Amino acid sequence: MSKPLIVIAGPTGSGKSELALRLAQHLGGEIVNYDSVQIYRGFDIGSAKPSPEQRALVPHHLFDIVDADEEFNAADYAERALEICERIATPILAGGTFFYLRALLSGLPTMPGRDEAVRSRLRTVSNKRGGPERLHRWLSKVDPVSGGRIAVSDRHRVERALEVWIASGKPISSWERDTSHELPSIKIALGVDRKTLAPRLDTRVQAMFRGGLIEETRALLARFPADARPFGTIGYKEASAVLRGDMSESDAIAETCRRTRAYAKRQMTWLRSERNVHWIDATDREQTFAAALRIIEVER
RNA sequence: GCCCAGGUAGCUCAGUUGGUAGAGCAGAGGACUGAAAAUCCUCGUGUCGGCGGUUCGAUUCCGUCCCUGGGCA
Repeated sequence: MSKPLIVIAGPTGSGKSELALRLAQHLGGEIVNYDSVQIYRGFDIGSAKPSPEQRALVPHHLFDIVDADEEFNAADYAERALEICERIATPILAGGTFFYLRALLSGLPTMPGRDEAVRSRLRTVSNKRGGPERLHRWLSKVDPVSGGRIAVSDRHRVERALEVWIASGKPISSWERDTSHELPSIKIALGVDRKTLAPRLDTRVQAMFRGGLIEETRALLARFPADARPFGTIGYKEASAVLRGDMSESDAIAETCRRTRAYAKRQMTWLRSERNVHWIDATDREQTFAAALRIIEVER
């Protein structure tokens, strides 16, 4: 790919979507989503998905591409995003799932993918008493490197590492991504002080609940199994609890605010270690736009 | 005014048969190889409401005062 991908990053609620839209309009670009929840059809309010009006302004890709009960992961994302980015003239990546972004830019190792049969067997062991310890001991034996890296309680990673071992007979730690040809990109990150971001996030969460998040969740639960993945995400998990009668609405709002702030924090941690990131201040939208434009003009 | 129940970390609370105390949440930092808005790791000294008393030693027992709930008047 010759042209650089324009990447808009930053914590949730920092104004990424708006900036990406303005840049797309100004540069004749197209938006490519890298948010793992906006991928899902119908999960609109809780994922702060761009509105139909906004989406009519410039082409938007990788929104509403799967249903809640379909399997979709970082590898699927990378494959589809790569195809789109190669095809269109000026891709502008907007989202917050930096793991997906990395999968696209750097690729994933060519190791075995997800295998539901293996996963369910591992899950059976994991759910037993002392199961997580047994799995971790097994992992440490076949793959000491991963055993040392992955915590016993980190069940997703323990299961994934064993899955790769079972499928290939090779430790997951022996597979390496080919870092020699990372896709060229201009990474722009919106910096916001967490003290000013937190109240803004709270306001947004309240607006989501007032705007019908619970009703949206009710409609989705009527169509898909309650254990489908996106029902575990921030806001939808709490809305589901309200619908089950397990949580009051005010507790749900408080819990969603809490988890949103924690999410923003995790995103910042990730971004700090990301290389070649141009940080711009996100307090004033005009200045932010101008700064982003300047960086793009200099870089490409 | 009287009677109960409380006053312990920023918040909610646990606890100490008397040897100056610990969880969850919040907060801070970090990790991230097909669940990633997921999953996980690290970080806890605070006049234990004030003042007296008993004691070698009181946050713990006693007295008293203050504050907050609830009840009775």
